[in-house]
Amino acid sequence: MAEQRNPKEPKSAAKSAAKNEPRKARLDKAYVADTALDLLNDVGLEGLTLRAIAKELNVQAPALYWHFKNKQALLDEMATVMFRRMTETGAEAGKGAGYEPGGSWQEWLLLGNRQLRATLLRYRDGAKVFSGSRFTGTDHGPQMEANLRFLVDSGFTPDQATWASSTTYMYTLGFVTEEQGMRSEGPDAPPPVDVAERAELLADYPMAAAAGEQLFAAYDERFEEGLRLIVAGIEARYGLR
Amino acid sequence: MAEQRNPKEPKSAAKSAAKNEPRKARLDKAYVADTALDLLNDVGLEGLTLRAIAKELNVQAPALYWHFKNKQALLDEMATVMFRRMTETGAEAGKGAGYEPGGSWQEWLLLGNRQLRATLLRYRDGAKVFSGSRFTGTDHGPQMEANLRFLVDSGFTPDQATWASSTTYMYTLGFVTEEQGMRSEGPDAPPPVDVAERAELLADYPMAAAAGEQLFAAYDERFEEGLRLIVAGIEARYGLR
DNA sequence: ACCGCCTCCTTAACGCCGTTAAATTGCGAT
DNA sequence: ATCGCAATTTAACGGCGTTAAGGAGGCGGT
Repeated sequence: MAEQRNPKEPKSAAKSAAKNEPRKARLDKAYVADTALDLLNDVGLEGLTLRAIAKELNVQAPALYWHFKNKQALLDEMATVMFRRMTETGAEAGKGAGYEPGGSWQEWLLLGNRQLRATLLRYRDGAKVFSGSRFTGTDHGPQMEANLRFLVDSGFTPDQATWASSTTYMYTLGFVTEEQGMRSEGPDAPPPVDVAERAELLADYPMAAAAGEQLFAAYDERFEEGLRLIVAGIEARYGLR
Repeated sequence: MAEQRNPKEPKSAAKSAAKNEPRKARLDKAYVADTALDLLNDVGLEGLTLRAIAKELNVQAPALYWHFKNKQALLDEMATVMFRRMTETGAEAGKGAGYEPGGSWQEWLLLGNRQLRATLLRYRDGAKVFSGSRFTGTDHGPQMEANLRFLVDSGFTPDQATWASSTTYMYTLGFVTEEQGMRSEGPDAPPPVDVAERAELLADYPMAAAAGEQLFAAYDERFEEGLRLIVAGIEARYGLR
């Protein structure tokens, strides 16, 4: 796990503002980002205010400004933690769902992007947080290098490796952004699309109406199909198998 | 163009808050959304406040609540106008960059997604506005129906048509979102990525460093390549030519 | 000619947001 | 014991989306 930071009295109760725990543990970037990510799942991005985060930490809002120059910097750190967690869950457990360069480049791309999606889905509005941030450091360096390295070793030119990675990445990011936008939970958030009602509304456009089933349910299947399309395209266009 | 609304004294001076024009023309949804879209290009999504929009219309902010139940509804209307404009520019001028079902399904998909990207790029944060909104009406019905119809007529099954459209759509949306996030202008917005500086920072990861050129410049080329990859994948996987 | 109604906008205000400045705490080294 | 500085609190500011209440203006019925 990201950071241990406090041997006794771990953050534990992540949910429901820590009322009865007059925590006096000092803050640090990692701990704040971690708590904010937990809170994100409860309240969503639009409920993720500095005051709410601070309350979760038993602290006043301006205290956060000692550790981050502004809210965006905190969001960037959250994205970095997400990224680190993604690569970690890939490497852990020896093999698992993993990322060891055993398989083909096709499997590599499939696994990598499935894992990206799974990571983004672990957090409410995860894709928005992730894609709204920039990596300022070199945290993503190793992973990116390993990715490109593997593809080049499989026969890609460097440009082809970049294109292949970028295309799948953009697709996955776009897909999950839309997916989470449609599935947004919580009060005040718009209700999930009623497929039947939508079909009735679009009665004059029968194919569009019929597509609703695929578009507003069956997210897993549709994501998978799109990913396979792109991988098939890389095979075909770059002449690799 | 979208709506004429006021024969004499058109909105004309879209830029720079309408100081000398004590407009008394009544508002309506289309006019408000139109003005908001113009303003968007000046101030970006985060500067697009109801007060700013109202000022542009020589009106007080709460007046907007007569026409929209909340800000999101206004953003939805803006997205609808963007969408309408996209399909219009495709159809206008007889042929042009057009959308007439003359070519192959490959060209159809390429043209459609290039046009989507071009539309999103016409507005600052266009992709965010677009993908953050939902079409509640049936405005997108005709276009979507035409899309699916054309693909099915080209030999796709309905599911395949949906998958092909969805995949390219998600890719394009993800791509432009990222593109606009990186290129965001205006004061306070983060500076564009300095490719050289980034390469230096990632000196330990040579392939990642080298990819910078492709990733943070050459957007057109990279978008095009990704689109072609997906189209090639559709050909290969669905056995269509 | 008047009245009442409905449409559309204004004025005023509320609570919450991100952020800043200035005081205050409390720990570690001297 | 004291100082110094890192870390936090208190107080406040301007701006945000939004709501409530009221007022202006036109229009139809009588």
